[in-house]
This record gives sequence, C-alpha cells and structure tokens, in this order.
Amino acid sequence: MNESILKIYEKLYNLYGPQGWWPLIDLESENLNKSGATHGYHPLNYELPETEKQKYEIILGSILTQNTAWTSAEKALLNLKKITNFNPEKILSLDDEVLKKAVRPAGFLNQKSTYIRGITKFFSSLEGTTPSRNEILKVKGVGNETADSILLYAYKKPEFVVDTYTRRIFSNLSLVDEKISYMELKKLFENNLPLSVPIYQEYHALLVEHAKRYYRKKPYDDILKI
DNA sequence: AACCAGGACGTGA
DNA sequence: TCACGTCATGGT
Repeated sequence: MNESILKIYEKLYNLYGPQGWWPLIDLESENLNKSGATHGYHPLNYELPETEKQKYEIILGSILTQNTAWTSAEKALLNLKKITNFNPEKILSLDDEVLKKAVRPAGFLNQKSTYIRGITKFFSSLEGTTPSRNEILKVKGVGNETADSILLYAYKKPEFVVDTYTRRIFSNLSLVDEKISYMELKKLFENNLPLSVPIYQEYHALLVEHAKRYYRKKPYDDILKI
C-alpha cells in the first residue's frame, strides 16, 4: 500500500548508485572485492564483512559514529587499528587514558570508550555466533539504530536501519509524522520492501547520502551554490 | 562563532 | 511512555 517506499528507493538508487556500505578500513588483499577497492566503501560487494575482525570493525564504527560525522569516527577507528589492529583482547587491555585518546576525535570520549569496552566483551562472548536484536540492545551504549546497524551491516540480517535523516526526509515529504517512533518507522520500511539485505543496506546508505546533500539542518555554502 | 554531525542514557513528569 | 538535558570533538 505504500508504493512510495519502493519507488523512492529506486529513484535514489538510480541517482546515486550502489553505496557499498559499511565502509571498511580493514580490507586486506585476500578480501579484494569486485569493485577493486582496497579500503573504504565497496559497492556491489555484498559478501563483506568476511572476517570476524571486519565484523568487529563495523561494531566499533557503529559506536564511534553515534551523533558524529563519519569522518570523525573514521579518525578514531584509524587510531584503534594502529594500536590494536582491531584485536578485541588488545582493546580490553588498553590503559583507559590510551583508549580515550584514541576515541577522542569521535567525541563523547568518556561514554564511547566505556561503551567500546562493554560491546567488546559482548562481541568476544559470542565466539562467532550471531546475537539477537534483544541481546545486542542489552549492551550499554547500543540503542535501536546501533543494534540494527550492527545486525544489518556486520551480520547481514534484514533489519532496516532508521536514523535522524530517515525521519527528516520522510516527514519532510509528509509521508510520516515527524514524531513517529523508531520502531514504527522501521516497520513501515520493512513492511513495504522485499526481505533483502542488499536492499536494506543500500536504502539506508542512499538516504544518508541524499540527506547529506539536501536535508542538512544548515546547508553548506558549496551545496547552496550549485 | 554558533551550529551540527550516520544516538543513547538518565531523569522527572 | 515521553520530553528534555547531557555527553565532546571537529568541520563549516
């Protein structure tokens, strides 16, 4: 009944193309993807992540990017890779001040360093198994969006990710009320899309890309000049 | 120089 | 439940 959900997806996909989320720093040579990229985004490769280390990198990124520009979260990720190579045990063994210093460029260093310790213990306890949504939500620092991001991008589970951009775009188009709850908006997408991990992954990424261009609260000057 | 960024938590009504 | 203050650094 909400054909607009799928039509908007097709329109955005035709506009921007495959987005290749979630970006990975840790793309080693054995994981060379179809696009030929060796780091960052990997359009049309839906096999990633292929290793536990890559899953863990996505989980770290999902915490670090909370209410934070990805460019800032990525700096913190690079710091963590440099000093731990995304080894969970090394993260846990870090001195607290060292961890905070690495997290600093992503902001909220006190909270995020604590959250990273918590979710690292949780990740290690999984021993390679896939957690349920409710299990991830019990981890302090993991709310609805972070849980869905982890499930969709790290574990390839069909959980649609809603963020502030999603709500902003669709309420601006008068397709939903701006006060719609996270779960309601999530179900609206899931009820009107094929049960497809690649489509869920691309749709969320496309909405972020589109919102960055046209739905900033305060548009950048260079965009306004276009 | 304010304003915002790929949110989550604790509190009080 | 739900609104509101708080957390923090970096880009514009």
